[in-house]
Amino acid sequence: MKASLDPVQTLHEEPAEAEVVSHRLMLRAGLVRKLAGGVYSYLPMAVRALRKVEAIIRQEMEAAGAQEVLLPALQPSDLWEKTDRWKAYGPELFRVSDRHERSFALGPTHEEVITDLVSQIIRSYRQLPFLAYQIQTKFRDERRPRFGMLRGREFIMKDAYSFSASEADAHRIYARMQETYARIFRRLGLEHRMVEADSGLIGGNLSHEFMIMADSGEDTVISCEKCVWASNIEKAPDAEICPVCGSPVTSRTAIEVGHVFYLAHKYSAPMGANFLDAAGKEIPFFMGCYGIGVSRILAAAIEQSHDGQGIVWPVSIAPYRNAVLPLGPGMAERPEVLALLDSIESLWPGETYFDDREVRPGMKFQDADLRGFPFQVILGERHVEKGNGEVKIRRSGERIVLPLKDIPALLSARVQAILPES
RNA sequence: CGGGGCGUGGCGCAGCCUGGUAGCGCACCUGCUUUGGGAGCAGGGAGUCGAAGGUUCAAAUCCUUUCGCCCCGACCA
Repeated sequence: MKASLDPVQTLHEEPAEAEVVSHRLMLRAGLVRKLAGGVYSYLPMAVRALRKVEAIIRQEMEAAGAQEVLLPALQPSDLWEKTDRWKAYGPELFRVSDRHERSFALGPTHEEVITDLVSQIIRSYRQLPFLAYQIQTKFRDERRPRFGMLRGREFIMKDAYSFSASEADAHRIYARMQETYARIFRRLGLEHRMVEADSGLIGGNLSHEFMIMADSGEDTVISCEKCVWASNIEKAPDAEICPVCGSPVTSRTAIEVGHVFYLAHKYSAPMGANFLDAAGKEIPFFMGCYGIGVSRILAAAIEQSHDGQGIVWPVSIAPYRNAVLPLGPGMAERPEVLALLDSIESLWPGETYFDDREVRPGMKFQDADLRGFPFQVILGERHVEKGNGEVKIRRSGERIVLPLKDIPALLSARVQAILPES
């Protein structure tokens, strides 16, 4: 991508409307713009980061045996009445009427829709288990949308639903989803923690949350200093020692980005979503559901990973892996610069933001830092004259001067060292 | 939903108290100079002052109503 073709500018001044750091940086870096309270447009850079998050989620969900579906956001109210959530969900549920005054919900979640759908398709235990997922925009009429992308009224979510013929199988899938989620967050390059959780309005009796550690998090995680036990403080309000091993516990704030629930018959029973088991008996599906806040991950990643200069993207979700910054007039057209650009392109197709603008070096540095590209290839007169270039590592600030021809190999080696297995 | 704050060019703000027809910085456009950490000079374009009603010779400014946005709290992916 050439910067000269990118109309989105960074903001030098702090937007007054933003308080939390992820919101400020997302606005300043030109990732999003607000349309209404809790409703944002995603600009091209943000979409690139979102697609990377989604790609990792899709790979891991498919690897776990899930199949992608796409369910309606517009959902007739009678479905919700079957599970009593038309009332129970309260004012958080966006409700709309069509021209015939038939009422609908804008889906905040899809248990009703998927249960209805699967009950039409699956009649026998022989068709089970079935694991479906989707990535889609969700709606919640938040009492108070806030913190920018961390709590919007419209957001992108990956939700998955499992249908099993037995509780044992449902628990196996639940465990598999826990592992899958751990892999996803590891690959995203984010420090995270799985914790015991309350199951809230979704229901069920077994539930874990996946938290991204961040100083600004709204949630508090209590975790054991010795063993792996951890819990949401809401679930363990008074824990001063670990209930598993008795060691002291510590608390840290975090942002919830994933939640898995075992639902059992909570939705299948009231909706009459049954199948025939091996004995020929009609019983409800054993269900589980598994959510990840995709758009929230972007904000949470920034909350966890930024500094005074701007965003510090993990390599796995950076909109572009690296920026090439030719400094000074004519540098962007020099043959050795273009040759280097080509060789980086062949290493990482489409992953370079080429700052060919005719602006002063300081602006290129500031913008590259603010936007958080993991690598900056800096090409200034005094180095290029000698056949050299400089690579700056955004996260550490490390700078390496080396021959231009060696730059792709250095980038490749650095990424190999950082990226979790894929 | 309770408490607080704010709506004035794209962004950040001043002007409002004490009415007289809108200004500054950034960004943008043109020209010249400049080029390793958000350049300088000169010229220029851009605002129904959130909306509606009222008071007045005159309203960004005073009064009423209303909409929106932000923050804190209670509740939540």
